[in-house]
Amino acid sequence: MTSSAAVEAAPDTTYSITQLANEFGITTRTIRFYEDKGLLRPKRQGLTRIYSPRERVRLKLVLRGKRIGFSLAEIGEIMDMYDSEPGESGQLVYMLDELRKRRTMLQRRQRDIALTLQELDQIESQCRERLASMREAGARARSAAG
Amino acid sequence: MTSSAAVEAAPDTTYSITQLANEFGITTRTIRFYEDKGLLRPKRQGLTRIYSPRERVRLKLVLRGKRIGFSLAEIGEIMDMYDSEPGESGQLVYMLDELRKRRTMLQRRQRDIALTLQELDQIESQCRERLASMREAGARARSAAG
DNA sequence: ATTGACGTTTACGTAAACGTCAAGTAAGAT
DNA sequence: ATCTTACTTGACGTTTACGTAAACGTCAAT
Repeated sequence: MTSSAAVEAAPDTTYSITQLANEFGITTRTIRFYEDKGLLRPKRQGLTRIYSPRERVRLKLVLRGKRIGFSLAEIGEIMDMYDSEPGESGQLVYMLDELRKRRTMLQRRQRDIALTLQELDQIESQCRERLASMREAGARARSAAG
Repeated sequence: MTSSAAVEAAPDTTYSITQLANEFGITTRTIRFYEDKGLLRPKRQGLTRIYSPRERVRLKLVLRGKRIGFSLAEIGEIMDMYDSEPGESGQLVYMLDELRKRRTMLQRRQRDIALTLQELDQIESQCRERLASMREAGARARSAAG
């Protein structure tokens, strides 16, 4: 048991490209594409790509960002923020503003999703009503025939 | 004051394509594109498109669906569910299953967003720490010079 | 020695969601 | 009558995010 919340792999664990592809249900082509876009920087043994736990985490972040609806470019920017060097004060202020924007956007999406979930509930209850009344009608027909 | 929650326009209100485009911050091209994809069906006066409050609501739903990350095709399917005719029982059962899938997906996205918001908070507090320590250092320098 | 699994690069293909002209219509103002 | 403004229909262009195919290297097992 370590002090970290999630199960962390030993820092010297490595993964092949197909291992990661299988684990996350994507293709190796996709992983190479992300590297091309600067989202991943695996080490190499000769030509072969070697992925560390850190790269694996980055890949996970990319996939989560995608599900949320960020573009790969945006995901890159956010990850860059995370491990950027301190930099000058102006840069930090700019980052804070960017963060505020993202947060606002995400909060709006939370609302959007909540609304949509409500509507799905509505549609579902309508479905169930219809089904119930159809079954009721069927039962009446059977009992009349019996 | 009507009995409905949101402010509803009189049912005979109409909108032009540019009105809607301006209201929602999109282009007329986009609106026509959605029509092309079967998401909207405005009436016509000659060639000119006339949008009812109902079409406006559909457009709103499309844009919300997009923010959530649905494809236009998915959005179409969902809206079709909403105003589909009762249909046969098998169709209803299929719909219920589809609804379950969407719900699961949306709940996952809620979690994704929550996680991302937490991480943005982390990045932000790091930013603020750095800024604070930079200002402190600046203050020391000024007081030494004074 | 060959087969198969896994890896590589390069390059062209594609679907989605529009953007961007081009060329024309239709209605009202000057 | 023509000018402006808003609207129309094509049709081709663009970006994003990969898919797909070709052509090749590497290593273990048969």
